[in-house]
Amino acid sequence: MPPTKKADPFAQQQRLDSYEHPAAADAGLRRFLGYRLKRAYNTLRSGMLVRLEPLGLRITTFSALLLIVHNPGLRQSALASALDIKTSNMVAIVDDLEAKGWIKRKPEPTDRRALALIATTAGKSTCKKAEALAFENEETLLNNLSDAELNTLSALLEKIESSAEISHG
Amino acid sequence: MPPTKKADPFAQQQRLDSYEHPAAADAGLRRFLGYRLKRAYNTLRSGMLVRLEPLGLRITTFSALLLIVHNPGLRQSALASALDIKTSNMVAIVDDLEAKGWIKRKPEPTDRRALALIATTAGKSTCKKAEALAFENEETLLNNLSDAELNTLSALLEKIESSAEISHG
DNA sequence: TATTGTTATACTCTATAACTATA
DNA sequence: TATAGTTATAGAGTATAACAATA
Repeated sequence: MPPTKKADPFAQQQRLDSYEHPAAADAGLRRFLGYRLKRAYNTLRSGMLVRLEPLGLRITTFSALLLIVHNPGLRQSALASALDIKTSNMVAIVDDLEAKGWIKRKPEPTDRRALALIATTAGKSTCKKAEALAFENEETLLNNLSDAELNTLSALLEKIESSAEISHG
Repeated sequence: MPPTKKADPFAQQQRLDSYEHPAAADAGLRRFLGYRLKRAYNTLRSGMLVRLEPLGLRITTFSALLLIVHNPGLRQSALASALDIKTSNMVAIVDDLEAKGWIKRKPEPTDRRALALIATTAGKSTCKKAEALAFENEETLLNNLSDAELNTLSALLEKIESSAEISHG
């Protein structure tokens, strides 16, 4: 559901020409792509935090909920692996989603150690809203990039990840 | 000082064809550029943490040290602003660098509230080593991207940042 | 009144070790 | 022995509020 272009309720009225660059003292760091990646991510992250907060979601809980909705029966350990989160840290995230009534832990009959994660109707509904907000966030904050640029960017980021997979599995 | 191509001491011997993708359960999240940005950043971040650790640096302390070395006399508040870190959180970072003998807080004669930050000889030396490690990190983890791709990526990331500046100053 | 640096505090994310119950 | 989930804990990063000294 790609959102249509519309006014950003979170954007503040500030013109480009009134913006004062903070001395650009970070020029020495801008040579590093890691620094640029972090800053670019932080702009999208900030927007997400503001938008998800009214739903009672954080970025990590949103990510987990979305994967559970899209992969019914996903095991807790598989979810942790997919998100690169330690299983010990996943417990609190799944606890939170379960406490809010958005998912259920269902014991696996075939392996009584494992838990299959299932989204409830309320969880699916919340996830749908959160996804719309996430699309809106990117639509807003990436509005000066063309579709071609976005595709290029996605592909290059994927390339970085796949390079790392080779280096350290 | 762009590092020359050489073997990565941190890379592990693992072939692409032996890599098992963790079920790709995160397909639903890969539609979001923010998710891809975070994962790409994390690969560079992990490499930096490993490389900087022997020097006694973290990513934030390295960033601060580098900016102080490159901008002698930088005020603590300007440093915080450049790195998008709250001044209250900058105190511990500057404390750490000062405790290790890498920088000095020098009171400003013109404004007795302010502190000018100056790198020591040891600080400059440590910074030089850390910069070399940072270059090596990117040289290694971005080795399957061409120079043209890296330039494109840098420019697109910059565009995201400048878009955000307009939205929320 | 506003700003610089500081302290205190709290919440999130991340990382490790050790435990349980199953396999 | 190994794995799935859990608990406990600690280190970082980040956010806000309040303060002293100075502008």
